Amino acid sequence: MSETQAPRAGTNEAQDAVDAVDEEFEDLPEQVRVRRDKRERILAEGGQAYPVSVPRTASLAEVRERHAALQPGEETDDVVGVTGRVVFLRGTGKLAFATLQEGDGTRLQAMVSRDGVGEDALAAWKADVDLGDIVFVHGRVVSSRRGELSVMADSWQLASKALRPLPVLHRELSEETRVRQRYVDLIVREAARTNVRARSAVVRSLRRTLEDRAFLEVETPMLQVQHGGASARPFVTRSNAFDTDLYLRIAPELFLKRCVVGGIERVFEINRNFRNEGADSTHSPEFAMLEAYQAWGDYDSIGELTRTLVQNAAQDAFGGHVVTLADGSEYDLGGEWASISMYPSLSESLGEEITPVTSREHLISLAERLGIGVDTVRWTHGKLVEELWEHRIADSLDSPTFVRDFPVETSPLVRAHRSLEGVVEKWDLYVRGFELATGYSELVDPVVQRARFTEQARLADLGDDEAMRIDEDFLRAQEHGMPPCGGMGMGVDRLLMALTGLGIRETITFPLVKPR
RNA sequence: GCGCCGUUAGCUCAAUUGGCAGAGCAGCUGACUCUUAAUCAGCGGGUUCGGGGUUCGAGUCCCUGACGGCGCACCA
Repeated sequence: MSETQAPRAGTNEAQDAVDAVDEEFEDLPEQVRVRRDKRERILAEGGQAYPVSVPRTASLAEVRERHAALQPGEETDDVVGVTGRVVFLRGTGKLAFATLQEGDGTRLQAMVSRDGVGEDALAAWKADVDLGDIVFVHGRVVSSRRGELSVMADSWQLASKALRPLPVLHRELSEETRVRQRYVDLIVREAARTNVRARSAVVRSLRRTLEDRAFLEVETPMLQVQHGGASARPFVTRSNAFDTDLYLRIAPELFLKRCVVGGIERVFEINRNFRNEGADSTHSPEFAMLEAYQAWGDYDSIGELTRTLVQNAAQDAFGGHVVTLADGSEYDLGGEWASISMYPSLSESLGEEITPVTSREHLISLAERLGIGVDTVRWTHGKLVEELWEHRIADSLDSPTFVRDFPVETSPLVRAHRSLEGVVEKWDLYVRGFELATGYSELVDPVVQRARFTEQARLADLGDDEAMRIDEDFLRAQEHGMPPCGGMGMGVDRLLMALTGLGIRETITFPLVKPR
């Protein structure tokens, strides 16, 4: 309504609401208006635009399977009731064709003719059905003269009226529209559907591999009083009941280890982590992670497990250890994987010996010479070594490679190496140049663990907002005795990326996007 | 966070030096009983991302904000 009408006496609020809706209605695009009008008319005529059910007897895939050998022009006595979304419409007067599509992308043609359904039902088909509608078609399975497998309708009805037009099927949606309206992407793009199926197959495979090895799946807290288990900035939220701040977890590690203390010797979790950091083609604020812990194991045995998990996932979801990436290239995940050590590989790359006792000052001068933006106050020896290593070597790693034996300062939850001084038993698994997984021989000495936490707390006080805090309850758990243990963590989204060559926003069905 | 590029019809995209805002598909009306992105004839459809400015005149130039993409930085 206009502003001049607004203050009139005796205004009926309900009518105002309807007027407001009408005004909004006026603003709708023409195609949406036309479809809403059709819905109104169908309902007004006593028809149903959204029936509670339709007598469906077969999927489109089942019809295709059953009549794969039907010859052009051949007819059958198989009477079926099928459903599907209308993705193409073709009319020729008294005979109309529609291509129906079901969830996995399987398509089947429906033929609606005057002879088959009668004058009125044909007229209603032409008047009511738009591209994008979901329809029910009942009739015999036939092959058209051109050999297209079809259902020749003897009756039809709307299963669900679409009020918005389908995007064009012949051009790709823009990437933003794909991500923001994944439901539309799933309708129009085959790759969107296969990505969802591939992810499901990969996650199923991970669970199977672990269950075959007697691992127990558990779910540990996502809302935590104290965040820990990784170096990352957390999301903060608020509990009204407890009147306290809570953190969304950045890793499940410290709780899974509590499970190991309690005697669950093989334990894993597949679930979401949340990190309040940047988003790009390899990072999402929420991402799925697998973590697994195996008592009586170490970083070698857990590395073997990780390789098996990845190779089984490739086998189960893509049929082999050589996968085809989005750009068409092939990537081989089979066999044994390369293994390098951090200090020796960095030494070789720099042409001088770098060891755990190389001075901080010298590492800083090396890093500055290489143009790395160094934080001379906060960066420890370990941080400098890792930065140098990533700068010199990470990008050059294409085939799957375990990078072993990290500096102690950056790995507060890992035990010291059994024979090498100053390093810890940790590996990172690099695949196609990005970090896919990490594995440790877990630190189980509660006194050393307390010392490591204390050092982290010192860094936090210096302003490192990714440093861990002292987790007294976790230390208390460890003080009850934790068996020797290997542990690993792997990004599930990144595993999909490794297996498909897709960006992270394509492996996550509904990635976080800024609201409009 | 910084830099560069972008945002135009339902969708995907054009628009020369600042000079009548367009195409394909989709939509509407009509024709057509074997079509395959059906075809044929006709017709509509726009806050050019928002706000401000320069100009006789702005999709186009300037300022500003929002959102997106890419690169850099940080992180898995």
